[in-house]
Amino acid sequence: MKRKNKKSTDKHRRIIAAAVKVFAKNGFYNSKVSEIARAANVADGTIYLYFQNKDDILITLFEEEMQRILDAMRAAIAEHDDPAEKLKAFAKAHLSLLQSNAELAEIIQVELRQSSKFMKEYHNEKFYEYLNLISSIIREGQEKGVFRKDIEPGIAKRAIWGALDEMSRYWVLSSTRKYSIATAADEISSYFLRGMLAA
Amino acid sequence: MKRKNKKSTDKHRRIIAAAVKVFAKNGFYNSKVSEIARAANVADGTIYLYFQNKDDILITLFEEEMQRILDAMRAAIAEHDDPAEKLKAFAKAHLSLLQSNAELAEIIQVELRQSSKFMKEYHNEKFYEYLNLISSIIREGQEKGVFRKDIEPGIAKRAIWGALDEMSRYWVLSSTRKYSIATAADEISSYFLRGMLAA
DNA sequence: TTCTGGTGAATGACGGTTCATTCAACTATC
DNA sequence: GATAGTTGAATGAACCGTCATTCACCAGAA
Repeated sequence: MKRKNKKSTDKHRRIIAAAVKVFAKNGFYNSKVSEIARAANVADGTIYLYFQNKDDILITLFEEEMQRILDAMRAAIAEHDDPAEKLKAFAKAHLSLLQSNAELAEIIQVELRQSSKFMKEYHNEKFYEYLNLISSIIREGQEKGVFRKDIEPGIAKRAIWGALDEMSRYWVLSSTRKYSIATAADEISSYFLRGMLAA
Repeated sequence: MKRKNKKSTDKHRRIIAAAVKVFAKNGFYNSKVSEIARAANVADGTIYLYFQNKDDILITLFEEEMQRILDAMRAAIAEHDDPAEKLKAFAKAHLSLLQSNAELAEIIQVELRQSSKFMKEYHNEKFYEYLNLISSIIREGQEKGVFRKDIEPGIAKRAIWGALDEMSRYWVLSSTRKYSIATAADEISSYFLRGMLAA
């Protein structure tokens, strides 16, 4: 027996996909639910069969898409043993993942900030998991004696994330790309690695 | 004869100050013009004597406040000769400026992102000037032989800005501060400096 | 016939903006 | 100095367009 509610799942997916597009184009507050509906080929009301309200669309979108990114990232890291290599892989994967999900990247860039302010009740777990991927690489490196012990992982994770995030912002927003993804990833990871490697 | 029309200038200032508070608390889209008016002790309509519309309040706010930050930053850098010291000073000044202007920091954090998307016509000059302070320090360091020649200032400036920006975001949003401003500034500038110093 | 998922026009709240009106400060006239 | 006339900054109630959300209705499946 095939799942008959597959139809449902399909609409759910279509709505999310449409929302990614629309939110990326206009931002959350300038996006109309009716526009999402149109983009998803669905009636306005149908959206409310799958989501509680406009906010819920955004939150679900985060939840689901971040999970995908998170999985991909974990896989990319797992290919290496050396913490330094892991960090390089992280940088490269981060930038190329966001490059191939440019619309999602825009949303993360902009709305992630908002979400921590306006949706105070919504603690973006997935984002913290992502951030903590970095600090666990650093800790591992410290244990293995590869990274300096005096690095504060809690600070370094934010610095690294911030650097990468800013770089991808530049990518997303600017039309003229002076540097390739690979170049940028290498540069950035080399700053940090040289700064963190044990003497 | 005292300027009686000084009142006007005063209102402009009061409205901007109120807007900083209100936008920081609610974000741009969740802020009501009437709330700004109330906070500024001014009638709703008065705001439209000084600003074209709600957007204009935000843009003017950026323009004026960023100029202040920019001036302060230039002064902080000018105290040093050594590019490495300049970079440290930049990091420290950045974090402490934003710490003492927490509300402004929140707005920059969140709305700066938006502004580059929704106010496409508005090219945030001041922000680029700020960013370019970093790259000129780096170039100067390269010329003086202090920094590695193979550093790409265009990438490095974004990485450094991103790292600092993320750090200040953490400050602004989190209630529990595990690290002091000074610690964070030192850590971050040390990563980059070690990564950039000529061998 | 009943039940389900789907529809999209209708609704109503919300909030940015307007504008008719007020009034304090200033000027001209006596 | 007192009075009348003028100005324009300031006011805030009301207007009006814009959506998020609802719900009466529909079509197809069982």
